[in-house]
Amino acid sequence: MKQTKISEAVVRRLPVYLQVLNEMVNREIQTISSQDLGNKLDLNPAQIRKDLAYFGEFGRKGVGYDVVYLIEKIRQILKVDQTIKVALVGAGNLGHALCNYNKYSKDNMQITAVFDDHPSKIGTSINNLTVLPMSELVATVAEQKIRIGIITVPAIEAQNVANQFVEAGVEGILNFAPAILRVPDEVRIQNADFTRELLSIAYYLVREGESQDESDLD
Amino acid sequence: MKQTKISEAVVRRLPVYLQVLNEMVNREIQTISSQDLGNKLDLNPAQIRKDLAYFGEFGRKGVGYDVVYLIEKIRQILKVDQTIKVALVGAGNLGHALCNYNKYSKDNMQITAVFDDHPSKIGTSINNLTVLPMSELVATVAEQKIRIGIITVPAIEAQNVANQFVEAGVEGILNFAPAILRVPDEVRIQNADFTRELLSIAYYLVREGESQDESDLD
DNA sequence: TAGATTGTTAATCGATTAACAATC
DNA sequence: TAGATTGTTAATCGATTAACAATC
Repeated sequence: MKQTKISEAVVRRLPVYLQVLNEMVNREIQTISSQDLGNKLDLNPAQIRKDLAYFGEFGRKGVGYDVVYLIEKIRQILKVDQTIKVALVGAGNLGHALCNYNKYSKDNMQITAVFDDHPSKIGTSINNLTVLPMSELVATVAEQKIRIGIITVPAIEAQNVANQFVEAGVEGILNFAPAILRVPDEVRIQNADFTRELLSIAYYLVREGESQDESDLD
Repeated sequence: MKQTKISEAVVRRLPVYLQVLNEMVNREIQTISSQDLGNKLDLNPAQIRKDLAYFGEFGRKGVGYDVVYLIEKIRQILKVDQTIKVALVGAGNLGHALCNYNKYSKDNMQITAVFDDHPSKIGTSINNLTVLPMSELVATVAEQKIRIGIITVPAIEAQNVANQFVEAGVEGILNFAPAILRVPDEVRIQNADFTRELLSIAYYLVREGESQDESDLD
């Protein structure tokens, strides 16, 4: 149990490794080196080796990493070797999209309950799940042992939903609303607000009338 | 034009500042200090001052930052003081969701064209936009001076769509598909794949049977 | 003036990369 | 054995934070 404190940067790379490795399996590639992985992802091979080495010795010197074995190990690290249940609040288009994505995903993360407080939504069905009113959130989370909450409601309602998730005892929240949410330190919050993403892409646009290649060497 | 190389970390914080500042405007707050901003966002005030100082002197000593003025400046930095046109490929639920979000957003980023190659989608209407076939992508991007592309198609089709966006000459791509895309260096690519986000949240879950508080002090 | 807060330099901290012995 | 590639230590690089003079 050498548990050095693992940085967030490392944790965010693990799912990316998993993605590439899953592609490898599909193409029936059995072994991959940090070099190959690095090429695919534009990452330094030493970084990849170091990332993995935080958690154990998964490779073989002179050979590389066994793809299937490494997938198994990364799944363990990310704790998705077990099924993780997820609740979603907000049965709009985005909520629908996530439920569908989820259906086809082979990770062990399952959206098992959907909530919405709009009368027009309650009782409708998404992907075999009946949309429940918010009043049932706390009980359902407890019953089903749901551990993560997803927020896909308008910004103005997001903090309120977050509060209810916290009350219900989820350990993490994935927030799609463009709002800054306050939750206790022990609850992990992650923002997936696409307006932020778009704005940061805009930064890299070239302003009209400016030359593209000013000392842009690296 | 002091153009030190600005790090990606800085760029990704700017939209967050903008979000808080917009909230301030709504609450008719006129001035904000780096201290206040830092409290709201759990960031070090020195970091915020430094981030802003890369781009100019926007504050007043002893006073703080004028909210409206700072918004204007950050918009300029992010190049959203002008309207930035965006194209979206993939008229599914996620595509719908993004178009709707967009409608209500007050940033100057506008989805002005939607594409999809499924016969059942072509010709339908999303948010006043008619869904066009992929064959019209290149011409439409040129005509409308579209600069950013959003990909909301299944993973397997994503690289193909990316290629077409690149051919059409977009400067940036926001990819929602769980796939690793290859594009030329001059095109900015940003991944917004929610499965990655979910997996990295899972890392922070507490494994059943493990105590939560093992040297978790900081 | 006294108090507050910026912009910026210097110090610290942490993450990435290079290098290489171990070994398959 | 020779070639390849890991795991890991040391070196480098870059980002965050502390501190403080300038000044509103």
